[in-house]
Amino acid sequence: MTRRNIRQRVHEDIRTQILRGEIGPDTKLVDTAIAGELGVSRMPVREALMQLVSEGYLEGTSRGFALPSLSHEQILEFFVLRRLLEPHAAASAAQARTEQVIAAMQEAVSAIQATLTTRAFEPFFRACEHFRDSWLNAVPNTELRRTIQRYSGQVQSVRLSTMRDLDTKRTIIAGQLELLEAFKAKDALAASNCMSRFVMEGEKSYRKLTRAEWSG
Amino acid sequence: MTRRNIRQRVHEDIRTQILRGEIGPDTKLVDTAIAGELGVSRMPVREALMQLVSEGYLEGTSRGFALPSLSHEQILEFFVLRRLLEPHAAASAAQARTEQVIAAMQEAVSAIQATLTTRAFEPFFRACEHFRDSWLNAVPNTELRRTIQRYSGQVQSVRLSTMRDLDTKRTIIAGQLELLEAFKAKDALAASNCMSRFVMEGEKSYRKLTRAEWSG
DNA sequence: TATCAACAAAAAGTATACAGTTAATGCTGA
DNA sequence: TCAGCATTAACTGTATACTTTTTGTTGATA
Repeated sequence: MTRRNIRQRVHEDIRTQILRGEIGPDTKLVDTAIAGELGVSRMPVREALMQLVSEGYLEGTSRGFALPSLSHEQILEFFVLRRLLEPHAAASAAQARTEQVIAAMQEAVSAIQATLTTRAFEPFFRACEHFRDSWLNAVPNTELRRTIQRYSGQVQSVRLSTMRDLDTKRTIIAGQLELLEAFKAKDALAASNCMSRFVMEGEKSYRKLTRAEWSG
Repeated sequence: MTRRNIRQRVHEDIRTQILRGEIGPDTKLVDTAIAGELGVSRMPVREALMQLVSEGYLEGTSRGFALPSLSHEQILEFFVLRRLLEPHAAASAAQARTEQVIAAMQEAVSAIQATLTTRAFEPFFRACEHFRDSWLNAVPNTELRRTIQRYSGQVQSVRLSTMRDLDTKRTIIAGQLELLEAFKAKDALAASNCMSRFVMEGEKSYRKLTRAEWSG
């Protein structure tokens, strides 16, 4: 298990933190500081951070590494990519899914519903990530999966901001249940359509949100 | 101009070499050796090489860095990605294209035709890359363009191997001229269709090639 | 002759030191 | 009080040395 080297462990570590939303938009990651905490030298940490930069998870500034600041345009661009890739990904995953995948998705949905009782949105968000991971892992095309995961990290914060109110949450869960049904039936077309609507809904929510922020 | 640091210069350097096909499949890139040649220390070279790995241009082995050896499955996976992304990319680029883009594409096609007189395929290949760059740069969605460029580096060698005989070359040029016409007319649909056929032709050539290799 | 183990060589990985840059801080003068 | 400049502190970038891992080779033994 500890056969991997320091760089790989640190890379995995920070990547997980980012994916969990534990790195705020103002957090500055500095190699020396992290190295100090872990009791290792700068170099492996620095290399891990730079790898995360080239993977799009971080942005290197002259004063530490931080989450990349996405412009409005970039976010819309990512939605285009999602529309192009995720329906096909969902379709192929639905066809190739195993029973374990169904179980994982089922469990994730239950977890999501359980979070509805609280007002906090972070647990809800985390559970949604888990649901997403569970079907994404069933995508047989590794390169496609990797590509999707690459930008997933970046739009993380956006998705978080569009999931706030209860109505939106209910809509999301309805969509997830629909996707789950498609996966159960191994219905590729249904999964594709479901995913298309899902992404378009996400974009609509985002556009509404930004309009609201402008006017008030 | 020399404001960029050593790492960035070395990265750009090696990347260009790879794109030009100057790195053979048996070439082993070792940081100490390259550093020695350039009169710098290992570290910036090592970092450049590792960045190229995470970008998919190279593969890190226990004995130097080398071109990644793509499995048959991986290559087919990349074709799926191309089918999903490039038609849309071409369509949007056709709509947004400027006169400079047309000029660049035109020039590239002329250059390609000029290489037909020789038997060598490397000039032809290079000119094709140039054509591809010229329309790809017109894709307005930066993230989409970046995503396409990311895997482009990897399938480089495959594309090279499918471009050998004269008939294939003529087919490719015909396709390029068609794409150029679509761009001139700002015809997004035509560009999309053209690109779909282009990618599917490429996949067909590749499949034919691998079948031929198996049988002898 | 084949196999395996010991050893040597090469390269990756890590640590540390130091140089170069850039942003924050504080200081001066209007 | 604030603009402008100098100083300083915080990081990044590069160099070098050392450690660990992996591979290739030699040689002894069956």
